[in-house]
Amino acid sequence: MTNTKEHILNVSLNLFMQKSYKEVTLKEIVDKTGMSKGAFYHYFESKEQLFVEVINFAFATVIDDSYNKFSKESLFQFYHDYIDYFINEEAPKLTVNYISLTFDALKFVPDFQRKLLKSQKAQMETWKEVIQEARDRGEINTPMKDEEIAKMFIYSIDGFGLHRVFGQINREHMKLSLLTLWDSFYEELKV
Amino acid sequence: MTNTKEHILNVSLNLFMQKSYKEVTLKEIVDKTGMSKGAFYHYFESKEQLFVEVINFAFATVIDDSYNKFSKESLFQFYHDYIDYFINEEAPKLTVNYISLTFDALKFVPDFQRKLLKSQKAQMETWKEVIQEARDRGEINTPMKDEEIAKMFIYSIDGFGLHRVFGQINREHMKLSLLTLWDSFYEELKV
DNA sequence: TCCTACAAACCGGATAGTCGGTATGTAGAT
DNA sequence: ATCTACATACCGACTATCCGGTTTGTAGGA
Repeated sequence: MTNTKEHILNVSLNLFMQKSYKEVTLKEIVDKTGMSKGAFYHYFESKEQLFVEVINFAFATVIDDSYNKFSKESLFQFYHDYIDYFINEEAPKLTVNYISLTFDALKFVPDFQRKLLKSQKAQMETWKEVIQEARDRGEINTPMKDEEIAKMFIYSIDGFGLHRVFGQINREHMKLSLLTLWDSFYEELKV
Repeated sequence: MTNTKEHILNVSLNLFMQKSYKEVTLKEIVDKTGMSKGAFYHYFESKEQLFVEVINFAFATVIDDSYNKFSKESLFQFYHDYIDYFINEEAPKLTVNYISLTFDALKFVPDFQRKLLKSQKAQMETWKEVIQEARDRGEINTPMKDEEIAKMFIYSIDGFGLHRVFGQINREHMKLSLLTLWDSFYEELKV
């Protein structure tokens, strides 16, 4: 890929993360890249196509199964790894603008919803796997079904993220808060 | 307030719930209200001021403490009431567009964030109250602290709502899924 | 001498907002 | 009762600006 094209993609991503698709204008893109419209339309056929490429560019790594790399030694270790990952990688992106970007992607980018659902499914499977092993191993002992436990973890972190978007909480406080929550839920599961 | 002004507010709210602030045009508002631009600018000084008024108009009732009306007889009854309310009143609004509306409101409407945080705090207090009473009454018996239990309920339903936005799930399935989840969590708390 | 990589001028349509004007109502003086 | 003076409600043509997109031009490397 040309350097210039990647440059345009990077600048545009930044802009799309600050404003909605509609709010970002071609003029802004052109100005901030230091290029001309001619250059832009040399690399992209339309603003919409640019957006699709930006999204695929940006979500290429996000949507994959990074949580598959977490330790599966124990449920305890797994959710601790998850929190570290969430605080360091995911949380900084969790802003009003980033969620808006996701919504714009749902509107404009074909196949985006399918990819999102697929990644959600994969995430669920990973949790269920870890939970089942934890149960077999005797790490936890609870009447809750594997899927319900997985849902509590997944939904609660998503809800947590959403809440975090509204009030601004610093990173250390976030981590502690999340850790306390899941630790206490984990203790409950052990009983 | 004039009838006409209220009419404009209603029509605009509908439009802002379908599209973002930027996507809604004055022409649309004027056309759908059956009025002229002159009339519009007679009642509002700008599109932005209209938006602020629409938001205050719309969220005046939404942000209040409707969950205070749920039965506090038992935690069991409370969360069942909550689900009924959520499925019938909140869930239909939980769409990409409605969440986008909330984000636009955060951008444009002064004091909106404060109101939102206040309502979240009130919600948390209500849950904690119900949970504490349930514990005192012996309805539940768990090492989890009241606040952690409340957080699990609140975050999980918000996360649930967010997930629901992405994949389209029908109302009956939603209700069942949520009921199953919370019932199993509740059983866990009783142990 | 072409082709690539860009620049710059330009286009039609849409946008939010303005403005001069009108029709209707109404309070107070006569 | 009616006339005057003014307010309110509304209309729609108009404007300046900005939008995404197109066309034309050109410097420089192969």
